[in-house]
Amino acid sequence: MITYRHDVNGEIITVYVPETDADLREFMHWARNKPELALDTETTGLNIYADGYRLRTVQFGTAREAWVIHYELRGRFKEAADYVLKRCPRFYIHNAMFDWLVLDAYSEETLESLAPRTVDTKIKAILIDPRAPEEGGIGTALKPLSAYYIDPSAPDTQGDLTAVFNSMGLTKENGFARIDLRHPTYNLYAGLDVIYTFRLNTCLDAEHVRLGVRPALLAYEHEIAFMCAYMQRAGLVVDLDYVDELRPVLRQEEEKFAALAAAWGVSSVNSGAQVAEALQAMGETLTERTKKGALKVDKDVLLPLADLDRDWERIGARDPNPLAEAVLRAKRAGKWVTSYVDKFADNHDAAGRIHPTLNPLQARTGRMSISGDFAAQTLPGSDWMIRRAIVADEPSHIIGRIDFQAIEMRVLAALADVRRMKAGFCDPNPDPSVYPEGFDIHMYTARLIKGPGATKAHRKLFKGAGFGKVYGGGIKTIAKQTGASEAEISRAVAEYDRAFPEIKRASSKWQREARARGCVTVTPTGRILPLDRHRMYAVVNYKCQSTARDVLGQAMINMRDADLLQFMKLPIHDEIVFSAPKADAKDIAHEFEKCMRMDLFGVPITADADLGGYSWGSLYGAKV
DNA sequence: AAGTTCACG
DNA sequence: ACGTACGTGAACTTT
Repeated sequence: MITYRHDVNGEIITVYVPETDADLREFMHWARNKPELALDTETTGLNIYADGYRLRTVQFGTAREAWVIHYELRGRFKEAADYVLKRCPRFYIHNAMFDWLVLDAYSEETLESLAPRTVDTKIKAILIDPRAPEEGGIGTALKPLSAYYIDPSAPDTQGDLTAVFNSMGLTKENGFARIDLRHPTYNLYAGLDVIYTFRLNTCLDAEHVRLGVRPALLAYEHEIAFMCAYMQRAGLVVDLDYVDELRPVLRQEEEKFAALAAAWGVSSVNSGAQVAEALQAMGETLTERTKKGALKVDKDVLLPLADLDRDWERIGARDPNPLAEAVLRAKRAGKWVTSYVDKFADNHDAAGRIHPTLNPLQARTGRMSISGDFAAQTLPGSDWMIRRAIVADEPSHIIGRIDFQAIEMRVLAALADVRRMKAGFCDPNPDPSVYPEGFDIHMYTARLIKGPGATKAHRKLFKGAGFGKVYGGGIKTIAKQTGASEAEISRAVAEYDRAFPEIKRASSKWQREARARGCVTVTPTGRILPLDRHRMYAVVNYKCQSTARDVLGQAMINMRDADLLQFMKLPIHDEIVFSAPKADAKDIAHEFEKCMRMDLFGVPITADADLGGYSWGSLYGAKV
């Protein structure tokens, strides 16, 4: 047996690395009646479903002892780890989703068996402070948390390992796969990680009690994490034939317009400086500047020069600048091919599925994000072309989605108790001659302020003003976003404030309460959200965005209870994308709707299903 | 690594 | 006293 000793906050801890059958028996004996263990894995990398991926070690630990089991050696090593994985009643894991999915794919354990026995220390930490160190928080990685709660001299096990890799001619990317399984630093740090995780759990519990973090919130987040892991494991099917057809089309488009741009001396359409210089040489005047003072040449600047509106339709206001249009088209085709099409082609697993990395508590407000192989939240929605590449689970399935209607406005009405907004949302029978497609809060607002003669233009104006309120925007920004004049917006905002005076009052009250608590606001689910001192006005947005996230979270819990998890593919802020057998899709969609409909402090939360065809693109206009 | 741009809710 | 658009992920160029 190899053993390492290390100082953790003045105490000597031991890391055991079994080598023989006798060592492994000792390990199993040690683990035998332990009611709880910290758990971690070391693997070849982060792309769990990539070809040749390996689970290298599984570590178990308490406050003073850790065991590093060389799972990669298989045989008795694997058996010993599997034995303890199966028997231990409770595991503490930092960022459990990753280890769940690794163990699900490469050990005898399953996600379904591990999740109910897991306490995730990262979730606990996020419920105390979700911020990264750069944002003024403690951070949510094991290293900053260990340094803060346990031992200021805790080693940066990830960072130090990178240095070890570099000294051996390896890199951060290939080091975890190639380092010798017996390397001392690798094993010591593998052991330290579980010891820190075990100790961290105790510290975080005390902090939860001190701050009053509700155990129900913690349990709920573990449920959500399980559901996200389930969706990540399932992945989505890529239509690889379509991808192969689409790539050359987009590449040709990119090259065609890049060549046009080159005629004006722009060798790279992604170089803002080159584009700005060439446009000025053509006689265009550029006025907008970036934060650092460079001339701005983004889409908002280029579209008007190309005489195109935001939907890329001809305006007819001027002679289109051909360079502006070429740059726009080349950049769009280039982005679509590299950010989407190539990623679909490169990142699918052996079964042709692509696995999004779901981050259930990513944003400061608790919102989820999707990153990695398939950043599914940010696929272009203006065109079906990209989404057409993602298809239903089976040929007999269809893709559908259920989305909340105006969720953030409803949450605002509920939390700020906006009387007339609530009255609108609560109206059981909105006049179909006014609202042919169901109640619409922005039209309702326009009619409230302008009377029954309110037009679509009024609706657009007050929609802008409404979002301005939720986001905390000023007159200037709202004007720029909506395209209306500042005078027009300033009048609209004043009218809006008169119609819904509770919003301003709530903002002041929430800011006052947040200051009294040390610049944090607490949401109805008990989430503690830190605010930036110089942006306290953002409290309205934080509370609404965060509560909307938890409305989706509650809906997700309802879905699991209704046995709908098997159909769920993606959570996208205010919608759930699903794949279901075509024959039952209508009924299933109806069940989803029921799960999403609820009451929030007297405001009805409503949801509508949209049934598509075989591809996700069908919901955006694709024929298939 | 920072800055800019573009994709989404 | 006044006013501040919110939250993400990813690619590419420049430094």
